[in-house]
Amino acid sequence: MPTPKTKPVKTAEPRSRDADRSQLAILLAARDEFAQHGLGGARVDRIAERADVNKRLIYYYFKSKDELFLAVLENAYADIREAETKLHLRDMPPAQAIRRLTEFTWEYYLEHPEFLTLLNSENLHQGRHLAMSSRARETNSPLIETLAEILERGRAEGLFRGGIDPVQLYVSIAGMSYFYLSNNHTLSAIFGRDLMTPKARHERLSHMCDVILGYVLRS
Amino acid sequence: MPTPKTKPVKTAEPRSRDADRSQLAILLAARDEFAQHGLGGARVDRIAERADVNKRLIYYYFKSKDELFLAVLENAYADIREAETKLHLRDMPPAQAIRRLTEFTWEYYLEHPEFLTLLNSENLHQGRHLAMSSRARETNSPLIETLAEILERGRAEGLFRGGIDPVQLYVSIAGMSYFYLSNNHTLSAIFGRDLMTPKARHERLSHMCDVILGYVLRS
DNA sequence: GCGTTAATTCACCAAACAGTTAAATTACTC
DNA sequence: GAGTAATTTAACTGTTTGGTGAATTAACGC
Repeated sequence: MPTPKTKPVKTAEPRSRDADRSQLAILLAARDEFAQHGLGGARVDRIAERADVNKRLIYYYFKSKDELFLAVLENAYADIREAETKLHLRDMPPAQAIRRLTEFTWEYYLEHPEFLTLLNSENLHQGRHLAMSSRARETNSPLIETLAEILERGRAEGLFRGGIDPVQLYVSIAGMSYFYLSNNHTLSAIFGRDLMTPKARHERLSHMCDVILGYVLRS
Repeated sequence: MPTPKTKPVKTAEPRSRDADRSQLAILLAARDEFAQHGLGGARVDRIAERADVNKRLIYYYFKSKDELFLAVLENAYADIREAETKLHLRDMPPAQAIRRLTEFTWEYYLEHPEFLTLLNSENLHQGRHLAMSSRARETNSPLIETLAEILERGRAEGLFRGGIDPVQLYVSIAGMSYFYLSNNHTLSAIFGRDLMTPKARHERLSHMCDVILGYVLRS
């Protein structure tokens, strides 16, 4: 005699309905999944599991895996933009502002490793998603304008050298942090030394400030 | 009446057998596939197609997708190591050697974009493959020793500042190139300017040399 | 030409995959 | 409290996936 099919006992009370909460749960779960496995390696089923939500809901709110990825990406950019504006670099003396920006970039990447891998994924796909996003493009980095103003201020005060392109400088500041942190595993393996010990991290930040300030300050 | 099954006409003559050629074809095809789609997005079927080889052969020579990826990675490292040694930095005056290393790194990444994405994939997977590879670890960058020697030479001549960690410097040189090129798509989208025009690339190299040399040279 | 070995092909999984169907349940409005 | 739209669910589909067992064929020494 076959075991009679028992109705699944509803132990948990029916989940309350909250569209916003569900969407946010999906977004955060997707962020972690994409960050951990990349766009190609991420699994929609796993995102549903992480968010504790039925898979169908993902397709209901975000139409496809790619659109979900875009939403995650837009979110990640919005987050860093918000953090950047809170720095109030405009209110600082020029040299201090540059140092603060360097420290901030380093610390932000350190605290948000998912941001790095998300960007890597998007670049692997040649910026396809960002290219389709109006939301991401219209916020085209206010930081660069702030940086330009700081550089001009420093130059006017006779502190900084002239002719510095703020985009070049920003890419250098970001790149030095990014490469160290994003490629930490391969670098550690090849140099045979752990780059993530507190001491190593401290030395890295110190080195980056030396390089950047050594460049902008008139000698 | 059903169309009678016709035996597929063997137009092509039987392929000649050459284990080395097949292995190399697989390796190159895998490199391109992994570089284009990442480890998670790469498809073994597609690698077989690219290499014009039966899929089973891939498993015959490389036991799994992961071992194939490792082989590709080891190959990529071997290639850049070989190119590095051909630079003969030891035979140059210190300042010229640093400039040459910067130029070389930039150009190598520019000409081998697959190297960047392969490293990104490996780091996304936390260096798992490299950690299993004895071959990759035992060649732990001879470049760092060369760089250390150059820095010491420059310091002894009174040209360079002292106390520069060659690993930090190398990571900075590599990072400034890497970030610009690897994240070219997202950066271009956000800054609303094409970073890959000949002019932009020239300006980037020039900026990087200014930053690096400005740092190492005693002021 | 013959036999052995190594290289290659063929045919096939079981699991996983993104995405869908159709219906049920709940919150909200009037 | 009926009607409606928003939210949630289980079950399913057609395809693709990494991987495999066993047969087949070319090359090479003899």
